This record gives sequence, C-alpha cells and structure tokens, in this order.
Amino acid sequence: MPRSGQATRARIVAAASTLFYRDGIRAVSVDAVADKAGVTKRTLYYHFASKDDLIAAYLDARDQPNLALFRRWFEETGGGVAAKVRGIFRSLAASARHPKWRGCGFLRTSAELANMPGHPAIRIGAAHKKKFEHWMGAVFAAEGIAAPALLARQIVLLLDGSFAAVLLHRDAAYMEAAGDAAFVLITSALAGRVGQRRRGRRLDTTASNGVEVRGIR
Amino acid sequence: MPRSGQATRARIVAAASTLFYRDGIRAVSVDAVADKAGVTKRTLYYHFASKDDLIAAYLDARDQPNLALFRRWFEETGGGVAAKVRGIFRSLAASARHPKWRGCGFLRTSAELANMPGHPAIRIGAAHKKKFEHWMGAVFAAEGIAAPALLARQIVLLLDGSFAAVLLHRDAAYMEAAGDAAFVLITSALAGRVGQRRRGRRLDTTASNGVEVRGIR
DNA sequence: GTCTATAAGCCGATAGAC
DNA sequence: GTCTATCGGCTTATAGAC
Repeated sequence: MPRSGQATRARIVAAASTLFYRDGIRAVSVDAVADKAGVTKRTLYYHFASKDDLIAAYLDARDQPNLALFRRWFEETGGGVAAKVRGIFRSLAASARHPKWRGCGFLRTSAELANMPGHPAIRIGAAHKKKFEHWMGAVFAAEGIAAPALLARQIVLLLDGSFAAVLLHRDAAYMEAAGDAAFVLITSALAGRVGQRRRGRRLDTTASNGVEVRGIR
Repeated sequence: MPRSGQATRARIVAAASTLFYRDGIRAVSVDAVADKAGVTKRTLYYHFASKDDLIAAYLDARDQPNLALFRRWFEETGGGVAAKVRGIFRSLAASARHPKWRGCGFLRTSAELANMPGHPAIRIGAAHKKKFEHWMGAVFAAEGIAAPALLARQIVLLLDGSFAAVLLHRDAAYMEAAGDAAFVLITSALAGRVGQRRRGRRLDTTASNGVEVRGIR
C-alpha cells in the first residue's frame, strides 16, 4: 500500500540532507539517497525531476531552521547588541565542536557547484545568507548605528569566514576570534552614533517555529 | 622520444590546476586532466599514484605564488599598515571581478573534501592559510600591536569570508566591505598600543620569486 | 616513460508493469 | 506512486608492450 506522497518526499529530502551534508553533493549518488530513504530510484525520480532538483530541496529545507537558530542564539545571550552577536559566534563554535559538524551546507554547496553559477541551489544559498544579512542590518538600524547595512555585511563576512576556516583547520577557536572581531566592530560603530539612541520599532527576534534544530550547517 | 619527466609532470599539474579550479575536484575526471595535458592516463598514473595525489600537487603548486601575490599587493599599497592590508582586499576584489574567478582553490577543496579530514590536500590548504596568518601576525607585531596573533586571525577570517561570500553572491563588493572591516580592526588595535612604537626587525615582504601570477585562487 | 587496451563497477536517468 | 530491470556512458585504476 502506497504511503502518503508528501511523507515519502520528506523522507527522501531527509536522507539527501544527511548524505549531502556529510559527504558532499557530488560524492553522493542518487542510488545512495534512495537506499537511505528506503525507496527505489524510480520513486525518487517520481518526486524529483533530477538530482539538481533534489540538491535544491535539501538546501531549501535548511533555510528557515538555520535562521531560527541564529535568532534564538541572539535572543538567549544577555547584554547589548555587540554581546548578543558575539553570542551567536560562541554558540556556533559550540556546535562546530560536534564530531558530525562539516561546515555550512550552503557555502559548501556553492563551492562545489562553482562551475554552475545559476544553479537553483546556489540561488537558495545566496537568498539564505541575504536574509541573515538583512536581519542583522535591521537589528543595527534599530540601535541607531550610522551604516547598519555595511556593519551587517561585515558580520556576515566574519560568520562565513569562520565557517570556512573552522572547516579547514578543524579548530573552533576561529569562531571565537570571529565573535571577538564582531564585538569590536559593533562596539566601534555604536560609539560613532550621532545624537540620542533611536527607539525604532522592535524586531521580533524570538525563534518559535517548533523546528527541532541540531545546529547550523 | 620521451620528453623530460619533470616537464611532463608539470604539464599534468598545470592541466589539473585549470580544470580542478574551474569545475571542482570531483567534477573533473582523471581522463579529462590527461587529455588536457596531452598525455595518456597511463602516463598520468606513472607520475601520480592516485587522483588524490594529483589534487595535492595542484594545491601545492598554488601555495607560494598566492603568498607572493598577497605580499606584493601589501607592498604596493601606500599608507600605514591598516591601509596596506585594506589594499590586499581591494586588489583581491579587482581579481575577483575577472570572469574566470571561482573563489579560493584551497577553501573550495576543503569544502569538497570535507568528508576526508586528513586528506593531503586539506593539510596543504591549512598550512597555506597558516602561513598567511603568521605573516600578518609578524607584520602586526612589528607595529607594536598588543595582540598581533588575534588580529592576524581576524584578518584571515575576513579574507576567507570574502572568498566564500563573493563566490556565493558573485558580488565583489563583499571584498571591499571586508577590507573596510580590516581597516577598522587594525586602526582600533593601533590606537590601543602601549608606549612607543617598537622598531622590531623589518620583515622583507617584497615578492620577487619571478612567478607569473594571474590572481589569487 | 609513454603507449593501447581494458578491467570492474558506478553514474544519472528511464521503460514499462501494476 | 511504487516497483523491477536496465540503458548508455563514465569512473579510477591497471596489465603488458615497447
């Protein structure tokens, strides 16, 4: 008796996520994903037009959970905005020390598919990082920082740099250093604010979508 | 009549470098490298024990030229050390706007081989980045900065972050933003120096190994 | 040191039954 | 919607001649 089509599709995406993240896109065959999901390849190709389509679905499923976790880490950290952003990096460092951690799935995919610039998965990854950047920018704007977008971009650069460096060196201390740099940059920008602190509308940064998150990839 | 073994080997590495950098490690077959080098696969396997061996040789060949180019960009930029480091990022941004630019070969390889942590190519990449980090640290130490190693690491994080972000978004403006962040961090560290400026032994940072460089990968 | 030829198996994707 | 079976091509690596 056939199961629900949506449930089968979800199992395939979950299997793909595990394998693609663990071993890399091109190192994982469609056969391996189908085996892991407990379906035949024919069924997989019923739900996905191609392997590229499956890759895109893998990253799309990580978008919201990752963003929710970043927001949670920010909220859970005490202190001012500089300390809260540093808290993101410290939480990330803790998750990067897990043996199954393999860097950022979005960045690794864009590195692996660098010869396919318009690939759907790369667009999804770019959009994901932009969402983080815009969220940071809104946070800084609410603090009255003069150039919030530039500062947000620099935080993203430190974040992506720490993903890359920790993956290369397998040393989560790079993330702590990135958090310290973020703290300095934000503090420096706050010191340069003009006039009184603006009390713009507060962003709702609480993460409560019920997704079970195991760590940023 | 057989050519010099060394020259053949060099042609194979050059072909591998072009293809691995352009398309990615796992997307390029040994056949394709042999074809591009104008040798048979059997000859390639005479010079290299395996594809993994060839991957390592590809990155090893990029180590010194890349470092030399970083040093040249630093030297060629006027102003203080903060401006000179920012000059590296600006030069990098210019090279990243070239249509054939595909990010950093070291970082892309470590992303692609994330499931093989002890791979020789990853060790070579890690050593390469460490050399850059140590060079930066020595530069900052000579300037009398209090925590030169931490600052050097933060510059590396911005550098690697800009490689990753520009590859993902195909927007070299991220490198300019990274250079601005580096400028702020270095200036901030210089302002915190204690006492008089140390006049340590000068580093010879001139690049003159005669390697023809076309840009950082 | 370089060649031709081939092993032995995996790749993404599909045909057609039910 | 899921299955069995398979296509044609590509994969890393090797055997043996010269």
